Amino acid sequence: MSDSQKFPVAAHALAYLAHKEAFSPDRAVASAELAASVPTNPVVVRRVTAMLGKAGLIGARAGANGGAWLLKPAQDITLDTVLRAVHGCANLGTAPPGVKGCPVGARIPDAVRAALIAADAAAAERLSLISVADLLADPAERDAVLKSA
Amino acid sequence: MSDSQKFPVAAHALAYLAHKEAFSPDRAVASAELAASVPTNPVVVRRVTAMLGKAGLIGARAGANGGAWLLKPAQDITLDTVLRAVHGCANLGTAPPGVKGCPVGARIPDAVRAALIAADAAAAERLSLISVADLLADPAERDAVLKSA
DNA sequence: GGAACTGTATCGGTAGCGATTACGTAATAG
DNA sequence: CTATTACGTAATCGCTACCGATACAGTTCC
Repeated sequence: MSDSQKFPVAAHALAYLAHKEAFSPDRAVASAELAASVPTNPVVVRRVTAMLGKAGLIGARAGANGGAWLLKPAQDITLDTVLRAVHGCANLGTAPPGVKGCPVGARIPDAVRAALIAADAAAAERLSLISVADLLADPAERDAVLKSA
Repeated sequence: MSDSQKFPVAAHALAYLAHKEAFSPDRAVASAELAASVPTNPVVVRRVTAMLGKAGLIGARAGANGGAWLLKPAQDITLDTVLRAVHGCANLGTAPPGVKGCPVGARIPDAVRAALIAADAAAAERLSLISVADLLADPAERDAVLKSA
């Protein structure tokens, strides 16, 4: 696992869809337009939107006038859902295997692993307080939401 | 930034030092011994312990019978301090630059960036509740500490 | 003086990611 | 019905970052 840009791209794409009020198939936004806004390559966007689609966050349709649209109101999509949709996690490293046989050398890795999981859970919990709609709010209002931890 | 193992190695090393009761220079533990416990290469350990030393968490001495020792009680070293000492962070990606000129395309990246920072802060805050001493406690007691979020 | 150990520089191997190209499928426009 | 648009996926390329290993200078103890 690693330093992936999937989560930032996903968050940006969802916010863009909300800004464009793409709430139904007839208002679908093409991957090329989303890619131009990030900016990145259309294929990178489609890789992400495909995962968001499997998570039930957005719909997508091929063909002319096709593209992606939101399946839920922007304020109902929290960022922890987005993070899980793209299989992201707070990456602080992986606990080492430790030395077999040594009692303490075997217990420390489990404890470190538990700490890493706790940190990841805390990050996800923090993201659950932020919605896609919050990403479009004015900076002042957005910071107010971000600080109400 | 990336998928570094520095933080897990640092946490393991500090826990090992606490277990060995290395609280003064005359009880210093060599990098080779720490490396055998992780397990990893002695140089990898020294790269990490050098950073921990600059952060004031441990002392180190070269020469025969040299090595590293703790400068503070294990229960006074919290894992967020360790994370910062090795320049780690919850790696959820980097906010995209966005498109210049478009007002919304320029504001979304700032909002995404703020969300990433908030998540990182939440992870660090969670780690601040865990000490190196907690890593050595029994699994039952350790989980009790981890759940008292 | 010799042995042990740290801190740092450097090199090779490896893994992961983004960007790009390409292709099959689907859906609309004319 | 055909051309066009657009998604989803696979394959490839170049890049970057990390770990592991070797080497070496400086430091400390016997």
